[in-house]
Amino acid sequence: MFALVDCNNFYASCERVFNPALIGRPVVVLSNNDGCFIARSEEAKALGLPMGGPAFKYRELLRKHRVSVLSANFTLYGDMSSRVMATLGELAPEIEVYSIDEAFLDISGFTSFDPPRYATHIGATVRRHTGIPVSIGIGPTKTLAKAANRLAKKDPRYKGVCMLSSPDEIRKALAILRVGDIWGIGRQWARLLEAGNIRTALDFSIASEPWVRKHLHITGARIQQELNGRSCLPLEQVRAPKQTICTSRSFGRTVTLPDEMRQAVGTFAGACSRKLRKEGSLASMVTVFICTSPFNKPAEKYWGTKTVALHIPSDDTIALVRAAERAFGAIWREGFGYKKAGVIVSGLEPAASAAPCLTLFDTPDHAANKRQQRLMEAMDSLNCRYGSGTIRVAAENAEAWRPNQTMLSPRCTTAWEEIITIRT
DNA sequence: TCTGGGGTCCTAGGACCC
DNA sequence: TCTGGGGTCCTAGGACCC
Repeated sequence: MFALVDCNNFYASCERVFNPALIGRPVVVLSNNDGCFIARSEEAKALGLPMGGPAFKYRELLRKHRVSVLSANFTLYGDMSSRVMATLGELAPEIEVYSIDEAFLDISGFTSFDPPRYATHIGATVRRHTGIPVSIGIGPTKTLAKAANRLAKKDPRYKGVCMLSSPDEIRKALAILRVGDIWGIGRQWARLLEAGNIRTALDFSIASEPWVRKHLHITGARIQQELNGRSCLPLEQVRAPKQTICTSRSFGRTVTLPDEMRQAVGTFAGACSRKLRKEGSLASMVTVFICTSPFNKPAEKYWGTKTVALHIPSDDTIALVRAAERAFGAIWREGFGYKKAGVIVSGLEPAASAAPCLTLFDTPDHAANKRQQRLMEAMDSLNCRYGSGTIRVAAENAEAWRPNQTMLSPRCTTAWEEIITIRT
């Protein structure tokens, strides 16, 4: 049996832990640049504020109902997430951290416990340790645990814990769920299935297997198997190393000057190199993209992208910034108003594989490489101790394009100097 | 006026090898 | 006029997740 523990309205709940005045009131958290809703309290959902809705279109509604509107504080949410996961790790031996606010637990071995009772205990413990409310779904496959979780969230009679185990319980639950509510069935596939008169999760579970295999491929076939109680998706306790790492941002204002764009690209390349070092990986390719707003008129739209290879796989800030600048030079076009840019590093390999990959014409300078590595270590430890951005390369500069964050809450769990700003 | 960021997997097709 | 069989690697595009 699997249990899926999912934090309720996670970002909104994090904000409430440190600002109790938000409890019982509508709260929304905005995406970077204060663009869209990415979390809503129950009260905000009840007002009809949709997930992903652009905030500016709902300004009047937000004002009228005195909704608390907050900029995303990912530092806070990331730290709260690790506290929730640490608590779960103490309560179940096998855990897969699936996302910032969700974890699967393998509870197959818990034969002497009553699963729903133990789940209630897990929920209460997480609440006591972190202040975050959770819902828990239990089922014989991950997909059914997800479905159970959805019911636990939607129907208050479950009191936050729902278990689907007998074939009869499963059938009744699947009859309630719409096909688009199934984990792994997105908008496109839901539309395709509904056109074929497959409307509920139950319809999908008994649909023709060859038809599902043909139109939804192996991915859809697995989902169908899982709904029928045959587990295809194992618990993944060890996260596989990342294959790509991306840093991108929308800008707080339109950027037109090449130097300002170059600084944005340099900053993102620097962020990617830090992520690489944290991951313990080296990149062999660097991709830069720059673009105008997708909502511009067609004549004012531009989307430029360029990938360059590195001579030697690297996690070095200076090497990556140089490569990114080279790519940027190839795609910059004068005369557009840019709204977003990003850097993607790929062709990743473990840094620990030691034997550095040499190119035919390079003479490796081991002493210089060693110095460079120590420079990065020194930068990382200074930024770790005195706060990120304490030391950076000159190409990293956020002055011109810095995203808007007009309603940012304090980083209560990670920055001493921000604790005092808590209001009640 | 204002619309997020970071990932994965799968398939199809093309270029290439012997 | 007719033109094999068995592979790999890479990329683009489309779907999905949070």
